[in-house]
Amino acid sequence: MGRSPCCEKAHTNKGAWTKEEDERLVAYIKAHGEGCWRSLPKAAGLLRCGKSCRLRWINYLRPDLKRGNFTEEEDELIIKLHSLLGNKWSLIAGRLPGRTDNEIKNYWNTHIKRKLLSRGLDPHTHRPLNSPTFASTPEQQQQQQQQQSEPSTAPTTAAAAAAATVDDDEKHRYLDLNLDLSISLPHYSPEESPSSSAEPLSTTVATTATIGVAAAAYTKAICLCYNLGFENEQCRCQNIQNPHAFRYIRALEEEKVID
DNA sequence: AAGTCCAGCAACCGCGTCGCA
DNA sequence: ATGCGACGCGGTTGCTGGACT
Repeated sequence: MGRSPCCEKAHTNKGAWTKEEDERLVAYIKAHGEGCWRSLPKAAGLLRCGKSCRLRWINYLRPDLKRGNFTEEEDELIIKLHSLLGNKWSLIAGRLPGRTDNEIKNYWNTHIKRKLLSRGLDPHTHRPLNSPTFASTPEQQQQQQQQQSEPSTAPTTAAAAAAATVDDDEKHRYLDLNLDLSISLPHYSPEESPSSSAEPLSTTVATTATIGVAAAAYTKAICLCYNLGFENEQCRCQNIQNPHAFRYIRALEEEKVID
């Protein structure tokens, strides 16, 4: 048993794309837009499976791709984001305009891993290779990785554990980042009861690793639509009264403020 | 010049998740 | 509530071209 194949493999091309195939795909998407990947190959006259078309478009043909070498700033941003998010390449790519998850993943595996090792840092944990808390067994490594990358549903406990593992250097290094992406119920510190907070109740989405860092300075939550630039269009997050509504904590755009 | 090695990157594969009937 | 199809993600594979012998 097993799932049915996404396409009829006997009649599909594999391997490198030809110029003609690229042109067909671009022309079709320009005319009809993205989506319906399963039916796209047939409609566009391509002997490819839908997944292959999607990958080709997203990773190579999209007009907004930056291409070219990564800058030093991008390097450092990727390292910071990876230390907070783990191997969530699509999330990392979301913070790097014009870069794809595949591109970043490859770049990480070929360049940045080596860069971190040359700095004496473990690429998985971002901690010094000779650190006493460095996980030496696969089980420990898995545990550490889970603590770093796993979205938490209980920030008060998981965040405390994660925060305890963040040393002072890291705290200072990543103060400018707040990418809290775990979904959880609202949490208030004893000094900050819901009634005293000016913020509407909202469920924040947060990386557990940053909670300890960001806890001192309460971060204003904004919606994902805002981050994507749709805040003035279909976004209704500003009107959400539901205490269980999901919102993303503002990240990176320090200079942008909405109220 | 020919053969081998290896880094880099594009593409594939399998699985998880989501939305819809 | 459930099953199924489609999509998206992350890990892996394999091709290509440059460096080296």
